[in-house]
Amino acid sequence: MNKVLVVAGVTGVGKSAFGVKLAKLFNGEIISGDSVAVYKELTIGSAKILPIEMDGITHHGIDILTLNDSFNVRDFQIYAREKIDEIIERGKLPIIVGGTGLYIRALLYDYVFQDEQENNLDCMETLSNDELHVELSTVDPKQAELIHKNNRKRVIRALSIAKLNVKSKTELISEQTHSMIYDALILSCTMPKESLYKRLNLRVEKMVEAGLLEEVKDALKIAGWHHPAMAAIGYKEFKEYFDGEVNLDTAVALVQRNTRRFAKRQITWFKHQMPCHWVDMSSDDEVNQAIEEVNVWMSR
RNA sequence: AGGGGUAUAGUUCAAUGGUAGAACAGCGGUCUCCAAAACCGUUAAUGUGGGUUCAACUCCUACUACCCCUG
Repeated sequence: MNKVLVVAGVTGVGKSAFGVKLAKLFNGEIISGDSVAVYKELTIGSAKILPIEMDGITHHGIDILTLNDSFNVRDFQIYAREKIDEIIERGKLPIIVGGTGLYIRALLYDYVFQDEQENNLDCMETLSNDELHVELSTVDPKQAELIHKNNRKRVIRALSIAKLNVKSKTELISEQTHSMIYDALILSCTMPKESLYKRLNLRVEKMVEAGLLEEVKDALKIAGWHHPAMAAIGYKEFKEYFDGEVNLDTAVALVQRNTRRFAKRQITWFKHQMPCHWVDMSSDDEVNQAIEEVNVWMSR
């Protein structure tokens, strides 16, 4: 199996810089595992790595499209697997750096996505949550049991898989091995909660100073609030501000709160969804220990 | 200083004298193509001391704190 190094974990603890460091030490190239950094126009709010910070290391998956396009897990899976092959071809180590848990999991495991027909399920818009859920329990009872009826998005998704495609979600999943298709070493970067939250709050203030509001305005001209990426933290919170419904301080506080919640969800994800080696980025010892682990894994 | 008002969860508000509830925040969790999305679960309170009553967040009283008015 091909070796893939993964630097995952919480936002704002220094994954990007750590990734560059590891790329230098182990002759690697980086593939971003981030659902927002793919967009050229979203830089400040996405805390995207800057060209200077890349320090000569090749990065993939950053600025690869504009807000005229959209991107999803399946696109990422295809893109990243292709890049992994290319990097290995060059005799280098692929390093995934990012915090979008689902993207990384779908890449490493044998998730299968079907070619889907057009999602012409507008009729679903008119049905209530209960009605949709009942409908799902007739076409895919297992998923109906797993998905809460209020989770309209997922209910509709499971419904459309079952109705528009050959296989239902349950069938698709049951055919998978649920094991990784790469020899992956997954480092999950974190930090004690108190210092993490302090860092995140500060980072948001710096984003605003760096011109986040201008970035949101410019992005809006291209995308509008309906674009999925505009629902990202650091963007969506300014809608009410621009509409004059809240003041700037409130909007900024909301970004900070949502960032903290996001960090918590990331920790939960990596704790339960993938076998990770946790690295406290505020501890030099742990960082060095992680590098040593990579060393051992590389020579295995 | 005098007069009036208020005091319930971290916050904003509920509760005929009869099981103290909600929203938001917080905390925990779910996750197979919008995932920085979407969703689920949950901790937590009657300012203090007396009194009336079978029973007090609720009525009486003193104190404390805050707000308003007068000087």
